[in-house]
Amino acid sequence: MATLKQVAAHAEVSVQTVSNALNAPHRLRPDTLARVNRSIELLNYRPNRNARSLRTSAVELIGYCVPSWPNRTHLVMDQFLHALCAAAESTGRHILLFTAPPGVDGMSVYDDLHARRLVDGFVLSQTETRDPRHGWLKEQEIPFVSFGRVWKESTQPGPWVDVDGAAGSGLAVRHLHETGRRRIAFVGWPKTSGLAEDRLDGWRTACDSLGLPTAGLSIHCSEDTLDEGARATAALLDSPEPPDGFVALSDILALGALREVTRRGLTPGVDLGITGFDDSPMAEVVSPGLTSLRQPMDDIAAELITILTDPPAGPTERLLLPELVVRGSTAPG
Amino acid sequence: MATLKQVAAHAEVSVQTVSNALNAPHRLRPDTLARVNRSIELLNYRPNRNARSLRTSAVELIGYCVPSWPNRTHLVMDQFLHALCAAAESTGRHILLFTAPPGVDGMSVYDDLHARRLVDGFVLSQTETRDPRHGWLKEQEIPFVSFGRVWKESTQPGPWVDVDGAAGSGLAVRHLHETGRRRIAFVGWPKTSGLAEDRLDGWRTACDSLGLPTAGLSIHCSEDTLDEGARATAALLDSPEPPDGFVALSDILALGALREVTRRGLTPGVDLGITGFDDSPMAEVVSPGLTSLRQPMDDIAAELITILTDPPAGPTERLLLPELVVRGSTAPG
DNA sequence: AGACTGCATTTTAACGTTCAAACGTCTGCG
DNA sequence: CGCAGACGTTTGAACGTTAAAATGCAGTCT
Repeated sequence: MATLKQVAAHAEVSVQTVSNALNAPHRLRPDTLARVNRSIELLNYRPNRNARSLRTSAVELIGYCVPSWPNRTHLVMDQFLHALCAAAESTGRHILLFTAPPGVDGMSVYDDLHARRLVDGFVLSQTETRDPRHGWLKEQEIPFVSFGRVWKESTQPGPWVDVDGAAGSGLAVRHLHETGRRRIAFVGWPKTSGLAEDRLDGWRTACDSLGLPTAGLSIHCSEDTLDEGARATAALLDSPEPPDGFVALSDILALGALREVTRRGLTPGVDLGITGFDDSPMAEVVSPGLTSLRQPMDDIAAELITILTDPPAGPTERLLLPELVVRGSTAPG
Repeated sequence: MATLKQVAAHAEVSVQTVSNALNAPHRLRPDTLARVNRSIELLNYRPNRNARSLRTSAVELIGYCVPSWPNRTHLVMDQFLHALCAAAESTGRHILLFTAPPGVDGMSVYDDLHARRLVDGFVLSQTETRDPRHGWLKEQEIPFVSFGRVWKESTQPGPWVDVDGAAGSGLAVRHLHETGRRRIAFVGWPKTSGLAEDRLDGWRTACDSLGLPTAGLSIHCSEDTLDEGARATAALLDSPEPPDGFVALSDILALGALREVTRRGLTPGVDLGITGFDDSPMAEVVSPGLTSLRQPMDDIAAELITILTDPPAGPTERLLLPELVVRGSTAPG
């Protein structure tokens, strides 16, 4: 394994000159640069990252805690991680995974990773209401950025990137409206999570602005399962004025709705329209395909990495728009 | 940020003694050790990993390439990554993520990460038939271990851990048999992949040993979708002697089977039994729940890390048994 | 008493890199 | 001709750690 020293000897220059050839090539005379580069190539030299990090005290590694608790994000976690990796790599960085207990208990792990110089900073996800991590990291002056707002908190401690759930619901409502639906229901969770409330608000706002009814068209599911989605859908279909469009808060609930609708002999995409959220892998493999709101993972990841590694002067709160992926479940009726 | 030097000064010993207190405590007199430890605690000292790695030329980081191509493993990737992280951490190591083009094109990325000392070795997954990575890494003498056998290759280049798909099919068949099923079908893919062939063989072997029929009870799906699973199931149900048990090669195909069965007014778990593979998150949220073969992720991860970091003298090929997670889709009929 | 042994600790040097300062050479200008 | 400044390159030191060798000291054996 070649070192700077060996390259320097080969190119007949000093060690520092080789270092400059890599980190500040403009400082070298063109002919020297060419000669050094030839030697680098010839010896197949690769800078030792540990030595570099020791000297500069920057490891170019970003910590990400792999979630251990069942959660909606899991279904698209591979997409997220891939995007995050790619974004990090485009700046010469990499992602370091670790596990930590949720909440305050996990903070010692974050602290340790940073203190031992395994990472420069963190990308947080699985943000919870009143998440304690943000305040703690800010206090320790450890760089971080959060995927997901901290809901129910008056002051926003630290930068975040999130997807505009309200706008997503709006997209779904308008799409259903354009495909001829006139009574559009919302199948959600209780308002306990900011996420649920956000998406519910978006549905109501969009319906209002289109002059569509909302009364009696919103229903809560107690858990994120097909059964619950089906139960809620059944209840709505059994009402005196049943809806012909369903905006479900998750793909799972939407699949439940699809099942119930099909069970009743109705055809999704013909008799009524159904949309989900997050465009999980399931949306593609069911039939008819489920129209769903895709999170713009590449943009999210790029923003996260940018904010973390090269913080812009302006505001560091980014709300990105989801993208409606249209499939058979919302064919024009 | 405290350094060894500062701790040494505080404890009134040499720098090396503090280093020994951490890496070889048996070398210190108990009272010295206690004194040093007190100083470490007091100054909240954490060893700088970069300096350590520079000196020892071991980074305690393991590279894992996050798959970019749609694949069955994606649905359980979060489980896998969590287990892998936890296993790595139990040996003081961590997982570094990266992206690379598939096949030979990606090898330069592996090479680079290793040459620049960002990782000590690699865990491979998404192993493909005649995967070029194994041979290449072995040639470069870069440590690695593969999750998944290299199929269709006479010599096994390098250590691997895999799940015994044939045994899994066997478990499913025997379970269906115990719950009263007597004609058990296999819903699979074409024999192009080793994985598909393995699971198919297991089904056939188990049926044979139980004296169950197999003729006309195996069917291939062209892709991994609900529609294909449903189509295959329909074809089987329409045969003169329809099966009363279905071993599907994937959860997706099994869900398709569930759908078709339900559509015909039959009740899964009552009129017939259905099993899937991999115990993806979907298996739990459908109704009835899908009986599926869970991959023992914790064991897999532990084996991978052990083989990679502390290679046992004996054979380094581990075939682990999947676990049958029984749910409503195979209630006794 | 002298030599040897074993243990606890310190000293020296090195891992491979980059920063800051110093150096030598060339150029332009009064 | 002498000097300032710019440019390209080198020197010296440091980042924080650990391996290996050296040191000092107490106890044991002959």
